Amino acid sequence: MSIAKVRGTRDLLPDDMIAQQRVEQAAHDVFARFGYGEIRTPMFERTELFVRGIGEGTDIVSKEMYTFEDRGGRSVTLRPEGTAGVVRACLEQNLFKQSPVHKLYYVGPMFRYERPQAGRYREHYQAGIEAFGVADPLMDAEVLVCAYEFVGALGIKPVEIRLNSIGNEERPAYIEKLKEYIRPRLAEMGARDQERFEANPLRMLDSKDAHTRELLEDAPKTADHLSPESVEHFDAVRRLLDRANVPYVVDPYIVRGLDYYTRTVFEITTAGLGAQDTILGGGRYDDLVSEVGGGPVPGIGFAAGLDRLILAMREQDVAIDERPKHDVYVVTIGDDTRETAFEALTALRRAGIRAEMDHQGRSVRAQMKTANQLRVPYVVVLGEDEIARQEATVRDMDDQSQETVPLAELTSRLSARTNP
RNA sequence: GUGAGCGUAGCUCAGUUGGCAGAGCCCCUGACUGUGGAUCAGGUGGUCGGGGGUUCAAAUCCCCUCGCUCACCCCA
Repeated sequence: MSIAKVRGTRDLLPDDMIAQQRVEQAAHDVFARFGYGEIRTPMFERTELFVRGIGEGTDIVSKEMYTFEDRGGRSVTLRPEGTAGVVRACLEQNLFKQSPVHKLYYVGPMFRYERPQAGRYREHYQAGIEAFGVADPLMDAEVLVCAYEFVGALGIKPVEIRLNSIGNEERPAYIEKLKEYIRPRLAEMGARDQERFEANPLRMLDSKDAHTRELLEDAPKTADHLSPESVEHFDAVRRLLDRANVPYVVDPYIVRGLDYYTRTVFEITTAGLGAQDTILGGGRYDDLVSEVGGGPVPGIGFAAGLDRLILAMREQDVAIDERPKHDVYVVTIGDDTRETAFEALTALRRAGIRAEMDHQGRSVRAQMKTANQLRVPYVVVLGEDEIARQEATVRDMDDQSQETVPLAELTSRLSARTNP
């Protein structure tokens, strides 16, 4: 082994890219259908953007950022998530001055410095949408429906939307109530949850510690401590989801790990992925734009992990493109035939036919074997006999029939067959 | 950052108390002067993750190190 790839990164080979492209295509199709336009922002930004946008106290910022100093001494960070960069771009390009309403989506790699594990990599791919400028619950519902349709388009079936509201201005008061409830029980909890009590008590609600969960079963729920406005907002989102026929469950323990969320938060989980069963997550972030220096522009969005979507598709045996890579394989017999074959091959390709030939001068048998493995429907045989008569033999690999066609007509005859 | 498991051919893996480094798949050639899926024969391919130690002898035992995997934390 010479030089190995960096830990937590992967090479996606052509076979891997079939599934990858399928998911990316679904993202482009579904998001465009919902009225979103693609945006591409840099893969790294000034570190400050993420610190201010995501929140200093979050795990992402405090221990999971891939941060470097560039040659000019500036601290830059490989983007750990998509939203902060999109917000920065909107502000820098003055998009909100034209109109606060913008619907954008992105597909691309994200980076987090953490130990790799099934469905979790230091470089991973996400697709997500962001809707700015609309505080109305209609937009929450639209984003949720879009998420549901996206996952559905991939054929992932046991899907559960878990929905919650964590409020906004009323949240500090709620957190105080939660801490009051927890404080007398704190001694019984594990060291990890005790640490979280100070750092981020909300996150104790989705602790994986069974005993902690038991202790918190009767803890005050976010949903019971919302302002009347937040309650109405949440109710409206649910009514709209019902109208759209999108199933969901209200899960009071969904709190999300990023500081910028307000009111609506949600996750989509699926079965069979072990510890990494969250395939999509998102929420409303009405204060984020002002946090990073913009005006009071509300927003809501989600991000889905492509790697986990693909894991889920594989786990559930979703069929992923059985189409052969080639339409025609050109077999040559004799060294003197290869240049003529190359000419024919080029003509086929120019006519839009996905054609291939052997490049190594292998035996006829080996060439036929390759054609068979490639599952090409047609083989064109060019031997000395054919070329002497200015003809080609076209073999149908399914029924083993062969016919002779004039070389000049080869392309048109095969076009008719391969593009019906 | 913490814990556990695992590193042998391109891939999946055997390798017994330390004693010639193997199989299957893949690939190439042939049996079949110009025709695939089956069968058979032959062939290519290895710093046994790396370094050090013990030993006449190490893939095997000991130490160190690197990497991978899974889990914890957290998250997509």
